[in-house]
Amino acid sequence: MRKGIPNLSALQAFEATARLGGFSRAAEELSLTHSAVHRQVSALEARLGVQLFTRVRRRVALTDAGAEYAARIRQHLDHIEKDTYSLMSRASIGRRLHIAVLPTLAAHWLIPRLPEFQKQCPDISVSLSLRTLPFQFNDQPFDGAIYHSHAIWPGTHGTMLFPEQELVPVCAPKHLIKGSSDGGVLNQLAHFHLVSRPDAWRDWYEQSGLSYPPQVAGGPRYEVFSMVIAAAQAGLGVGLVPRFLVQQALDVGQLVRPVNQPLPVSQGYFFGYPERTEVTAALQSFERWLIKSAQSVTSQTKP
Amino acid sequence: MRKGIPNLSALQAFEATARLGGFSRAAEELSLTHSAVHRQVSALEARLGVQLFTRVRRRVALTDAGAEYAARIRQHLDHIEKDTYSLMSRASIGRRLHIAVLPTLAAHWLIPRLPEFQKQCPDISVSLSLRTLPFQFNDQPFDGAIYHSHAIWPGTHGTMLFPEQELVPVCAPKHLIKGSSDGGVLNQLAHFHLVSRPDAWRDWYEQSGLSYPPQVAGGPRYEVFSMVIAAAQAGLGVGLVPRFLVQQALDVGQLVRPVNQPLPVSQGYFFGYPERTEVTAALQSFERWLIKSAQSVTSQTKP
DNA sequence: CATTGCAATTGATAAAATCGCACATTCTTG
DNA sequence: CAAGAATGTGCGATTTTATCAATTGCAATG
Repeated sequence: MRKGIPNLSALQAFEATARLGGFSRAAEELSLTHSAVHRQVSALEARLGVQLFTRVRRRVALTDAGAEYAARIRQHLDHIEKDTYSLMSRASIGRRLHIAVLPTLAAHWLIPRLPEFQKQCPDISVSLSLRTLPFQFNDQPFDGAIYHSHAIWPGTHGTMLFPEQELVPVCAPKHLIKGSSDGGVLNQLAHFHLVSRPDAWRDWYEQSGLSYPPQVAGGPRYEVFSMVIAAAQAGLGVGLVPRFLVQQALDVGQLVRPVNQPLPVSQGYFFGYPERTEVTAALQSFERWLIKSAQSVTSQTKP
Repeated sequence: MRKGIPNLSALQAFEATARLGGFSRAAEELSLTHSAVHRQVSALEARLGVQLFTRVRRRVALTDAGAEYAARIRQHLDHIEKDTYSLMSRASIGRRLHIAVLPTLAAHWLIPRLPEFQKQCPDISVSLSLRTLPFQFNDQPFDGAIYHSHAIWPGTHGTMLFPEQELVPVCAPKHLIKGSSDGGVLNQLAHFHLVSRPDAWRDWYEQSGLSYPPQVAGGPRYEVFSMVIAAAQAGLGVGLVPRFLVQQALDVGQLVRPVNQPLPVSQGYFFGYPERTEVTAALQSFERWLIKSAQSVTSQTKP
């Protein structure tokens, strides 16, 4: 299986050589002879079939590929070293979580709450990666993911955090004053689209029994709900966004719903992690906290 | 130096044994004899001084510590393997960045913009970790950090993204209507504090030439600006926050400044990375994009 | 209760890798 | 141009690692 991993001695020799810029200096650090280091690095290059150093005028200099490889390998070795020390010192180890999360959910919901989790579990450090689209856990180094779906991803364990419930049209209050009737307001406004849900407006018009105005499809397309919300608040048009994300802005009157009609959504937000993974204590703590935090959304209807 | 790392062969043997639940099966996968695997794992346990497996009834079962260690080591080995294959196949490798960032800056500024970077560099994946306080790059596995300071951190390369310029008191509009004069409004409101800047309000009062009311210090203390802003918008009191974070809310009238007096701040937001690091192409791209994005803040005064 | 099967352990031994030493080579530097 | 410093290389010594073979402990079976 894992025949792709080179020898540790070779990687250490390479990393030290890359960092210190020479076999001799690396040898000194590793308490070896330059001969040994040179052999390890040469063997590594031969094995990988990639030139890691350029030999010019009796000096070695990293190639581009070598520099990147050195940086990555250095990180991995650092991590292994750290985890190993943690293990030996009996401290519960790891305690690093890498979570994939939707951008706007991160900005509006997760990040403001995360300090609370940090206070509860100060020794667990959480990293976030933003993923708009579904992905395979196999390809990506995540411990878990918060995603939007109609069901739990296959091959993962997980739970639903809260349903999305509905999308509502929102715009700045100034439009409402100007507009005359309910339906009339919308036609005068630019419609914002989200690239990951291109059919939302069409579905809304269909579900409302209205005809779908052709110019709606030409509206601006944003990558994340954050931008849709910001654009709506700035008075640039109307967006169709999850109610729980803008409930507070609606309460305060900073956004208004030009039309009351919502678009019911059967999907929801889930937290999950791959089935094959050993479930670490850190992941368990995070999942528990997440579920508890999510309950406040469903019960209070605003985050 | 890095004497803490066990041999990769030993780690592979351990990982396979942990995953497959037996020396013999692991041996089969690794194309070795069960004897060899057993020796590697025993040597590893002896070296670490930690029991990784419980031997009961001539079977092996992971201990708790062993399970966590196996999970972490598995990830690291996977990464090494992946990076190694990427290198061999000449594909540009790694392209994973791990950035530490302040929570509110992440939520209000970075995350909404990050999709733009993803579009520009689709092969680079960015992870975020939230850090409220300064940290040492040595301790933490970050490629770079966005931090708040008055100067570049020692031992790092980096650039200032934009100055913070000033903190401004903000509250919900309703308080302004009710309040009589400028100074009077503040006294009736709860003052929100940020744990990372406990002296901000005191400095503001001093700088304004006003006496520091004792009850101010008793106001709620929040972990992140996001919560201060949310609390202010909800009409719970008055916060002292960076103007650029709330400029849009002020423009839209969702927040107001009960007193015009700002608190000038000489500090600013920086991006930096440790000096020792090889600067990967991915890190360079990210830094360039970050600086370019930051220019829009300084020029437009609103994010 | 003896037998059989499976898997962990252990000792002895062989193979392979790794290392250090000595030395050649090539470039830089004073 | 000579000294210094660094990269490469052959070879024997050493250390690590793997294999074979034998032993032990446990569970299932007849």
